Amino acid sequence: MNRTIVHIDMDAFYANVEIRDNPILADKPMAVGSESMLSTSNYIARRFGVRAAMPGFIAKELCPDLIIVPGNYQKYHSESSKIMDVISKYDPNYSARSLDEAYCDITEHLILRKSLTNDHRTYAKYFGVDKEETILFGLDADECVKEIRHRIYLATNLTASAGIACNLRLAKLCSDVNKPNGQFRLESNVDSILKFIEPLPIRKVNGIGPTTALILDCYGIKTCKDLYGKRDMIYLLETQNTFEFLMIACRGFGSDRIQHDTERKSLGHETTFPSGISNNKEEMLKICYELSEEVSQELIQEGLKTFKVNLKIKNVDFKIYTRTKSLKTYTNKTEDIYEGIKCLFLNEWKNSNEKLKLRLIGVRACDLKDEQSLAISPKKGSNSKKLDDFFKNNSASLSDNYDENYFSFELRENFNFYCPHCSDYLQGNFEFYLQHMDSCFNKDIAENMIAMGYPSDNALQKLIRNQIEKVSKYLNEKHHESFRIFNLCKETDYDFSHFNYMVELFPIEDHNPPRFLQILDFCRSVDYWLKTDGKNVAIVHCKAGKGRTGTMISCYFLHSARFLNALDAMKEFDQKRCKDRKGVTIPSQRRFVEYYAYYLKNNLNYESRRIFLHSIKIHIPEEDFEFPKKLRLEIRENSDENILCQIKRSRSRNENSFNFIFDSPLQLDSDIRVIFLTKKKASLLQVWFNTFFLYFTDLYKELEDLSSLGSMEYDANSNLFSWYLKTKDIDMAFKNKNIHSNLWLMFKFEINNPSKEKIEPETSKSSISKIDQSESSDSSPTMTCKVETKCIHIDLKK
DNA sequence: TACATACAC
DNA sequence: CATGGTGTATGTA
Repeated sequence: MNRTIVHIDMDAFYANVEIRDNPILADKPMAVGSESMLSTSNYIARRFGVRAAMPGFIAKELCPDLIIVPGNYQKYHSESSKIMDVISKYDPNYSARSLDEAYCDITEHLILRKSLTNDHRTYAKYFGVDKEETILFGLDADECVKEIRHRIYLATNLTASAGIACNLRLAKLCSDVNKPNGQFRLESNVDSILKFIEPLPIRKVNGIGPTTALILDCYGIKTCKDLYGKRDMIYLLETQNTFEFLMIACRGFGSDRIQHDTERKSLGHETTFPSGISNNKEEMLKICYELSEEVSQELIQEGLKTFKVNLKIKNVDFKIYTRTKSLKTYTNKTEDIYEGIKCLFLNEWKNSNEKLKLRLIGVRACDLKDEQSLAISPKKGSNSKKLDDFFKNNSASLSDNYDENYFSFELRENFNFYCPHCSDYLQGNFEFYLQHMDSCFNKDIAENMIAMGYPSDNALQKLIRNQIEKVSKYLNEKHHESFRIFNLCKETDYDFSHFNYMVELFPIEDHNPPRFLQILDFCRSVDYWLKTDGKNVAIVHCKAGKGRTGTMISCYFLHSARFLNALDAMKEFDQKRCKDRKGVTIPSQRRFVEYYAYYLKNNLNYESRRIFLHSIKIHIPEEDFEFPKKLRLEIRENSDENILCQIKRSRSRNENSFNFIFDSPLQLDSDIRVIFLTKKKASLLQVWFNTFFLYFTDLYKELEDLSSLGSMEYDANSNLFSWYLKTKDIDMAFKNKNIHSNLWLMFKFEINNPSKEKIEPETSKSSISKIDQSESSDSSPTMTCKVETKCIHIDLKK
């Protein structure tokens, strides 16, 4: 902290050069650039919101009087060298970061300065008027930097701002404080530095751009203080590298040694062209050639050769791709470069079915070697540069100011954050944060079981859902190799490699129950996984981690005998996962959990059982005037592709029911989906059931609870069963405020084949299945449902 | 290594 | 009408 680093930054450089040379512009909003892109604006234009990197035509919308002056880059270069010339007087080792920005270290100069006579610190007061009036600068850092800025003014008639601090990062931040034409010095002590940096918006920090700022904002981090306060979370969420950078940056650490520009690593040219030729192959190859030529010329000029070429293309929709190809030899010839580029381009052209529509092409030479070192050792090139770099890097150590105590994780402070998983706003210490992560990922939801939201691979979704890399990092760190993902989504697009391919699929459509066999497979697979090793953890997810996940986890609660009753299991899930929110709400999903509870309780053996559906009746309460007059019925079996029937019905004004009667009874087996659609093809009502469970009359007890099983009646005379469902038991209806709560559905069916003799309905007491003790341990990951599925019911508790 | 993304100016 | 060009660093497969 004992060096004096200065960051010099010219004020609105290009714009002010133009104003200087054409003073008419001085009091008008103006910018340098073109209709399509501006590089700088003056301070008047900035008041209208006109900024660098803004297209000129948009800037004109903000500020109709804006004057756009084309850039004169040669002039800027020559002005820049005058500026750098001044700076070099104070530090010959200064470093220019662009035409208008430079760092210098005046530590040595300040010592020397003490012995300078007044004469050496006296300069003409005004530009272009030789010493008529003079100005004397003092000995300290502030005076010295005023002198530098003044000498820049004398050399160019332009103003500069400056920042003075103990390292480069802080100096840069300081130069922004009193801009334009001002300077700011930050005291070199921890208190001042922290006081200065803590309230700064993170976006000000060099290296934090729009993307990082947006992500941090999602975590509730706006200032450097916030960032430091939430370092524990950042540590878990970001890579080591990013974490270290952010911590160093937000505490104001930085290198206090000015590094020389290292040799350049690549060299390229690119161009944006009119959309008219965007899909003309010959035109684009011509552009490739011209760019190759430019690159070649610059390589020759710089005395460099390249071994790799890189083609960059930007689609008309702004998507950018790059492709790289190694050449046969180190070269600087246009033809060699073009050969590689042409090959890359034609490949892309072919892959796109000749439908590429481009707005930009770029050619870049990577892996550069200078000709001299190639002459000495053609294969590898000289390694003396590597040694040079080695010494350079080690003399410019970043760790001079590094204080490890700053990054130790003692649980001393409280902090608050938005959980990246559930978006809840939380306050507490690090311990609390970890607890929350665990409970949010719901380690407690069951023994070794976590319910989570969909891990998103997609850039847009990432901001609201789980970010896949972060989930992956969390799981890998927290559970090493002992986790396995059980994915219940039918709509899956993420890359399983994030989770070492430990992903098992049970595809269930959103807002629908699983097929019954999927429940059996799921429970068996999870059980096997958890019992293989006590450390193992099962991660279950669908989209939001509620409906489908809740259904399956509730089933597993029953399977592992944690609960014996479906409602208790679902309630437990609701409480653990969703707190006051609702977990498994869809009636068909709840019904299938009930099925499974009954199945386990009675040691049933799942098998194919047919029913013969005679009719379905919808009763509409008289008060419900809005209910549609026309409906279409669709019945699907097992998978959605398999449509068993489609019937249309309408009712007259005074009829308060639809009666769908089948000419001959409809044979149904296993998982059945019944949907009623309106004229506009919108699904209005839906019910899922499993025929196997229509055989057990004692399952339907007309509970007043939320089981959604409905009630069952049997008429011995007709040998017909009537299954009644109320609004609350019907998917889509249960939370639809437009559907009256007194609506009901009645299914009339037979369980024996009408051509054969009668079969008495079963109850669990007459159940025939027994526990199959010989169940094999074969539970290899599979996404198919086995036809023969048996269930063993094993108590998880030791 | 190859590629994409982020960043600075 | 219409949104740049050049170069570096980093993360990930």
